[in-house]
Amino acid sequence: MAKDRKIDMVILGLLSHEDMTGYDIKKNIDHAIRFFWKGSFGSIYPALAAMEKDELVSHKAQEEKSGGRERIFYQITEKGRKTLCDWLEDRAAVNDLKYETLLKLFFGSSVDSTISIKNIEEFRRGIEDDLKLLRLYRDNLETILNERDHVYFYITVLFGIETYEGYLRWCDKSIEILRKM
Amino acid sequence: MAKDRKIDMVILGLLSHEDMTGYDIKKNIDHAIRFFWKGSFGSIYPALAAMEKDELVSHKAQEEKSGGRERIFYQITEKGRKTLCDWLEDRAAVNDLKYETLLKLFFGSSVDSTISIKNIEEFRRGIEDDLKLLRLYRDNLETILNERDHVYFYITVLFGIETYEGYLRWCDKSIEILRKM
DNA sequence: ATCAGCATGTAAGGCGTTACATGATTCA
DNA sequence: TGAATCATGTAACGCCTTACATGCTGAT
Repeated sequence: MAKDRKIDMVILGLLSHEDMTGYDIKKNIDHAIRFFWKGSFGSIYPALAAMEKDELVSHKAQEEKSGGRERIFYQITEKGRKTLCDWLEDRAAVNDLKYETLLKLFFGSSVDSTISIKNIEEFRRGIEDDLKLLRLYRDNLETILNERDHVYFYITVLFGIETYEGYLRWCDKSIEILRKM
Repeated sequence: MAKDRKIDMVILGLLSHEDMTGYDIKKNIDHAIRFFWKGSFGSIYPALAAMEKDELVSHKAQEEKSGGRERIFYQITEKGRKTLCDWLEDRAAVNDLKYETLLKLFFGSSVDSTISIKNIEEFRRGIEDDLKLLRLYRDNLETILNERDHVYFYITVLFGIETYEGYLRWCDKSIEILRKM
């Protein structure tokens, strides 16, 4: 029955908080959601069109001449809210992880160990940058945690911090092991 | 130029250790690699055929009548080895993570917090099972670590243990936060 | 004048999953 | 006899990315 396109759920979830445009949706994904899900314009705009046909969202073309190009604000419908809740209540969840870094490491015996060390160091740099950002989010969120809505964002940030700190510990440990070879 | 199909690299990596069949490749992926990459028969067999045409692998149909159906053993070619090494030496690596669990949690404010708690508990159960397995792998590997080849497997197992332990800490912490709401 | 950012959308094509088709052997 | 496992492969289909097309506004 229901198609399994998760980008639909991302969109419905964001629209459940407030009306926004496809462009806003992309910005939101890139801001907080990117740590555990991704989405491009090429998937967002077609999804919005398909969901409008299915009456999960609707739009009223904004005609405020305040400048810039036309902005199409989408809003979630009752049917859309129902679809979102059904998905949230369904216990099944697929976590699909693809670490090319780990894949390269697994086959590292085909090349010199210095190559693998460099690959881990590259991975480490990206993690360090994101971790700084996540800690900033956490500190800000802790000042406004009384607002119920922020708790869910807060928890996902804690997830990022916990896993990223684990990544860093592993990077140091594994580089040390490879250096001793 | 080179297509970016990572399943090719998984296959080349496995064949760089020993000749094997498509079926064996699948078993290997499901055993150790599944923690950071996946692959189905529907991608493995076509990939083998395409790579044979590109002369990255070759096969000699086994005609031992020892029973069972025909088994086609593939072996990596010199060109295949070169392709594998080029990929390993290329510093770029894409880690694409899709946590549906986190996505549901992020939008948890649309439903009762007991739903989110149940979703986290479900996630926790899967992690616990895999963690037991990973610790078993680690203990076994530590007895044969002198063999160079095992170090790379060992390090990826340590990665799994480090991140999975982080997941468990986070599960407990976040359930506690949600219970207090 | 030009570039970056805002904003919407389409087209081509790659990648991968699921389900199906086929068939042998082993074990209860 | 029937189920499970071994074993290879195809077909349909879905999802997503990249690149492209278009055009406005504001800052340098």
